[in-house]
Amino acid sequence: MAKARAAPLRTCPVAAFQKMISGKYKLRIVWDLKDGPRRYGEIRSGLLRGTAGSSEITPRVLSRELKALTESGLIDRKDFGEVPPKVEYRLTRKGKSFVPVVAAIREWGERHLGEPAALADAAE
Amino acid sequence: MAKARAAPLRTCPVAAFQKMISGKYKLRIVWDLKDGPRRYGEIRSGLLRGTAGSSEITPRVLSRELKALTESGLIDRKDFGEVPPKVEYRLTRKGKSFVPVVAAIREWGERHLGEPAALADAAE
DNA sequence: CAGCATCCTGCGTGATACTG
DNA sequence: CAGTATCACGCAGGATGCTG
Repeated sequence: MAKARAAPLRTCPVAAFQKMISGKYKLRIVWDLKDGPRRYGEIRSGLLRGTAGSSEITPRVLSRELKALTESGLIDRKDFGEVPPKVEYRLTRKGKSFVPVVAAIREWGERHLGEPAALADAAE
Repeated sequence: MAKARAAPLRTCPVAAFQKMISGKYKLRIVWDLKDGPRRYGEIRSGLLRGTAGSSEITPRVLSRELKALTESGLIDRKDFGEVPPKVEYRLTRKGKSFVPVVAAIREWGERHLGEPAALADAAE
């Protein structure tokens, strides 16, 4: 490996990761897509389940996230002809390779965040 | 699948995770602390290496992150008496259990983000 | 159905200055 | 040394309304 390179220039992987998944829905979108391609509306619906049934996610935001994920190379957009509009999103190879990471995150989260229990959670 | 618990109420683990590590430095602080306790100044210095030698992290921000991590139960603050002020931060059990997750993130990041290479990285 | 255009707001982040 | 206080700003993210 001879990583040797004492040049830690560039954003470190962690920072890059943070940037890549910045946004509330990106991780969940990726997770949702792990089961196969999904349409825009399906993703949107899927995002509503699991969280507090708070406000619906706005198209503007979802669109943004989707686009960002596409540009990050995690997902791929497939536009079927037209009328009526049908667009599917699916994980790219890169995206699929990322799934285990999300899985690790979820697993840890379920174990340590699912039951805040006796911890100081005065935040809310 | 016996998913059993049909109660996805509450923020899903992913969202909770996102919230917990929101902030540019939290993940890196945790990572930095994996090697043992560190003092405030050391953490600060450590944060400067690895990223572009951009601006120095402001005390306000670092303080905030540290406090948030403490309240999340990931790290622990140990204040040695006083004069001259000496404070050490160290990972809690919970924090240590989180390290592997960060490791997974870093590993993935190094593999897929370290060398954007031929991908569309027009962003910057 | 799958978006885009415009407006508005909160908060995360940085700069600067001060303290025990 | 290890913070806190105050000011300021950019941008993520929600609300609405429109379109191909």
